[in-house]
Amino acid sequence: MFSSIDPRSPVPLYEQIAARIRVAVAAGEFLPGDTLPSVRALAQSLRVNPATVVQAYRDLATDGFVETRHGQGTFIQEVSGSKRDQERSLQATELVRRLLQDAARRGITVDDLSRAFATETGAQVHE
Amino acid sequence: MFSSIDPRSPVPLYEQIAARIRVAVAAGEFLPGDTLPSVRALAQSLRVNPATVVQAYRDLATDGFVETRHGQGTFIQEVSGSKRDQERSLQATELVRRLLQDAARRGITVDDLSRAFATETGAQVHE
DNA sequence: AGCAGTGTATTGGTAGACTGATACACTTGG
DNA sequence: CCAAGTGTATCAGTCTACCAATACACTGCT
Repeated sequence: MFSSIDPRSPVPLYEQIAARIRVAVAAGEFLPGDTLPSVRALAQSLRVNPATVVQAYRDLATDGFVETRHGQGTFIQEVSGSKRDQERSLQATELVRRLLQDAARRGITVDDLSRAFATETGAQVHE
Repeated sequence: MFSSIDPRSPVPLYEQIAARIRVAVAAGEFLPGDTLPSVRALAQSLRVNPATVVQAYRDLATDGFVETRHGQGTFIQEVSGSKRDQERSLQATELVRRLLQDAARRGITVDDLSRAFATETGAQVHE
């Protein structure tokens, strides 16, 4: 199930793991209340250090995606769809702010970004 | 003129320098053919290592913003407005692609990004 | 209490980005 | 030709993110 981890990718292992779990939850492979594989089990399965899995789980917990209970395990969190939407929206805003800062530093205008965004996503943007 | 360099900023010094020059050119403080301060002169003026200025100049040269001639100096490049626009557009696309990848990794949808982009920039986005 | 399962905390090693120091190579003017 | 200006190349130090290794702490079951 978690076979798609690439140690040579520039993407950190813990991010790959967290992303994989997010997708699995979205796909309904996990339901609220389900327990994720234990830190050690998943680490062994992925041939990765337990601490790396811990970091992935911690990120998910920070997002409220998952709840960890010391000594018990890590559980898929029950959250309302609206709250999850709100969380994603917040993160999206953060990402976009970073984009705007990066762009400004390089002398790229908002218009340039709008056009690029439109072509890359297929969406239409206008003032 | 280049007093706005902050060593404690998380933004690398060479990026700050390059950005400052881009702005200066855009503001018309430099005209095509003008020579930039020498690597050593600017380095001393900013209390920074010459190699740091070199990196800034190299980045600008890679963008075609500037041309460096060994033994002579670094010159503002004469480029047509359209070519410069095209270059900015390319960089914008690259930034947006990175944004989309980052977002995908975190389970953030294009819609989330569109909305965030719209609110952050004031632009209107719709399908 | 003890054991086997779970997550947690601390520490160290590795790799890459950033910056500085130094020596090198090219060009121009006298 | 040479001196003084210019950019260039290479190496070393520092810092940070990432990952691994190890020891620790909590929970539930018997």
